[in-house]
Amino acid sequence: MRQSQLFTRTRKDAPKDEVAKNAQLLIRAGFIHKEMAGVYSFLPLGLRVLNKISDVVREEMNAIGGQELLMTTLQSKELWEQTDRWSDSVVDNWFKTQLKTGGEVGLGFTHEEPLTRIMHAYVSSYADLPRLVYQIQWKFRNEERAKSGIMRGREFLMKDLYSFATSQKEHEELYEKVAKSYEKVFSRLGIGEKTYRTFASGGVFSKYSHEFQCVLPVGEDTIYVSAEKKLAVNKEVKNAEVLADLGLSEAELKEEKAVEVGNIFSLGTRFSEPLGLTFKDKGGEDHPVIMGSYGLGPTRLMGVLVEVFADKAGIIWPKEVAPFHVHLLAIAGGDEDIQKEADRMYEMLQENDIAVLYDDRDVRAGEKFADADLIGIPTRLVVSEKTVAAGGVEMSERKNGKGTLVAESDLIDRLHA
RNA sequence: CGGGGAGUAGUAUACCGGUAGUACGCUUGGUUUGGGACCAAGUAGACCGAGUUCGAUUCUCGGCUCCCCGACCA
Repeated sequence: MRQSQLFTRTRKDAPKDEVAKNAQLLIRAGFIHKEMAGVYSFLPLGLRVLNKISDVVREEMNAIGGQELLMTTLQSKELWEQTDRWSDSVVDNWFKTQLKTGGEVGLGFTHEEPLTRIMHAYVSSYADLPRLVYQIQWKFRNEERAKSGIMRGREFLMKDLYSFATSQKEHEELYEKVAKSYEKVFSRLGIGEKTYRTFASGGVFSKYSHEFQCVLPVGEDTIYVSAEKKLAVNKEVKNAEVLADLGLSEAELKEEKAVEVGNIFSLGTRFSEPLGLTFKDKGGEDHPVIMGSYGLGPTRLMGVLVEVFADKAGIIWPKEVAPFHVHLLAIAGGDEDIQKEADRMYEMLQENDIAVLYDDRDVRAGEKFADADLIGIPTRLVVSEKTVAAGGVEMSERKNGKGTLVAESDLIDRLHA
């Protein structure tokens, strides 16, 4: 894409009402626009990143047999009353509104109930199980206090996957499978080493649930980490009994602040029972389905990636999620021949299926470099008087900034390396 | 929800009970051109309502919105 055509623009100052680094940089670079507290629009660059994150998640969910669907945002009151999760005294972060024809609806903050009802229509035998079903959808939570930019919004994108099994053993196999796939997601996003599978409170059907906590100074949660064992415990559940369960000693734990980037829950029959989701075993006897739920938020992940991968000059996107593969800068200084050479390079890259943001604007070099640093595309190519004279193009990484001259004949190979 | 703070141009800010100033941006012209250039001329602004006052962006009250700390976070 030609940057001269991009409707967004970078800015030097962040709005005064944003304090979180992720929101400041994403707004300055033109990735997001704040609509109200905790509610952000995703602009062209931001949407590209969000879609890339979702793609990584989708690939990993599909790889373990997840089947994608898309459920509704609007939720019916009667369904949620069946599981006793409609009342504001039970779930206090509902957004609710009225139908013109009378009656209330809610905006989904999670989707156990509607999916259980959908599965009810299709699951009737042990032969229909196990299943993994997921969606990537906007969630709404009426948080009393939104904060931390896009890391804790009132409207956010979430991948929520649900497992349906015939037995506890089968459930546990699925649970482990999903946990492993989450580790792959975080590793592909470049935060694998900082992200710990963390023991947290379980609820009625299991002693523990697991959170995936990414160590980050601005995190809301406090966890205790064992780096060697690659395990952590949430402060909420840390006590002598829990440490004994996990074979951890106080001495090997380090306190860290962290952000929850994913969580996985055993649900047992919490939803299948009240909603009547059962299967017949081989003997023709009915049993409630054993369920699990698994959440992971692309919008929050985007914020976390900015918090983790940024320097004074701006964002440094991991390759997997960068809005474009390369940022091509034409440093022409008004010289038409150099501009034409850069145009030609842009066409050549596109013909080779390289996603390229081409800074063809008529502005000075300094502004282009500063904007490129801020936007954070990992690989930069520069076409200038120098590079044209030397018969190549200057290539550098956003991470370290060192530029080297690359011959055009080697360029595509180098970019695919 | 408890406590604290703030609403002035697209953005960041200043001053003031009496014509709202600056910087960035944007427009036009000129000079410049490898790390956010320079000159000139333009463009654009007081959250809403009530009260006090001859006069309110400024003071008072109410509302709305935003931010921070805490609580909360299936």
